[in-house]
Parts: sequence; structure tokens; C-alpha cells
Amino acid sequence: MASKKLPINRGFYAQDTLIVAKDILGKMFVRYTPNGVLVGRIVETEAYRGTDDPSSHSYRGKTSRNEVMFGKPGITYVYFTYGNHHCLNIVTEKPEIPAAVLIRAIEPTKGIETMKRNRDVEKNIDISSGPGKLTKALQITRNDNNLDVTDPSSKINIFEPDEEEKFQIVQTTRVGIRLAQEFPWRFYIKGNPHVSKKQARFDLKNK
DNA sequence: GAGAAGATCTCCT
DNA sequence: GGAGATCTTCTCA
Repeated sequence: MASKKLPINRGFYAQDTLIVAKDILGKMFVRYTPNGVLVGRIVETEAYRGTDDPSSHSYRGKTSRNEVMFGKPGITYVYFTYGNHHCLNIVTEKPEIPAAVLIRAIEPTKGIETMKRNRDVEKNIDISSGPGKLTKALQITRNDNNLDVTDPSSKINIFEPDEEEKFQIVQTTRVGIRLAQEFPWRFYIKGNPHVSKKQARFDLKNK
């Protein structure tokens, strides 16, 4: 048996948020639950940087909700919105810069049946093609806020993929926000069916 | 303490 | 394609 693989280290998350949002595509997201291990490939992200991004939760300063964004990189920031949905972010950059990358979609690779059950859907592409869907499939709630994804004993880790796969990255504008809509801070893997449908329609319109 | 907004999803037409 | 659901968080008085 080969030595156990370690999660991606904190130095990766300490980089510029836009670089992390782009480079984290294709990485393996691993979630440890009592029902087993759930794994998916990250296929869609958005960058939020509080210092110069009016749509970021941290733009107006530190609050009890967003305080983890002001902490060290590589920490989860989970918040509840629209009365129904949780969204998962990974904190980036230095502690004095409140920034994070929103994980918008993953391509399920392991524990698929468990994720389908969590979501009550039948098709693979319905499991995690959106921020709210993804957190439900992976059983992520506010209890999972402030977890260290670089710690091998954490309930959430992110790993390099076993096999490097070549893909094209598309950079475009974010969805679901009112302010700073023009910032091209959304990234996804071109042609992947697991990115959110809303976005696919948007891109077709803007060709 | 009250009112408003919100990084979404799903159902209905 | 459009609108409602649902509830946490923030702002303002």
C-alpha cells in the first residue's frame, strides 16, 4: 500500500483568490460522513474578495457570520441563505484580506448513490449542479463552518486528482448577485454537464 | 425590535 | 420563463 495522500496545503489557498478559483477546478473534493466517503471533482467556482467586491459578504466589514473570511486560508465558510440553502466557500489569501472561493458545482465520483439519496434525485447531473444542491448532497450545514480543509483529520479535504486530466477553463461573470455583476470572477470546466444550467443558458446568450 | 434583502431551488404555466 | 418559498443576517431607528 502506498503512503496516504495528503490534502492540498495551505500555501495553495494563500494565493490570489482568482488564481485559487481557477486552479481549484479539477481538484477532488472529499467529504467524510457517518454514511461513508463522498467524493466529487470541482467543476465550477466563483471568487469573492471583500476588499474590492461590493457583492461579497465581507465588503462592509467583519460580522459574526463572515468572521472566518478574515481568518487563515484553507478554512470553510458555510452560510445559510434564501431560507432553504447552504453555500460552501473556501477562505483564500492572507488573514488580513477577507476573501473566499465559492464552490458552485462538483462532478460526483464516489458515494454517488448516497448523494442521490440525500438529494432525492435520480440523475447524476441533478446531484450537485449548483451551490445549494451541492451542500445538500454532501450533507454540509453551518455545523461545517470553520473546518480546516488542509487538516487530514478534518471532515472535509481537497486533494490533487490521481490522474491529471486536461480541460479548458471558461472565465465569465457571476450569477445570482445584484452588485458587481460585471466582474468576470466565475470559472468552470468547459463542456462539463455538471455546471449549473442557469449559467449554461447565460453563456449561450452571450456568445 | 422591525423591516428588508439575499452568492438559490423548484414548481407551475 | 417566471414567481414563490423560507429564514438567517444585517441595517436602521
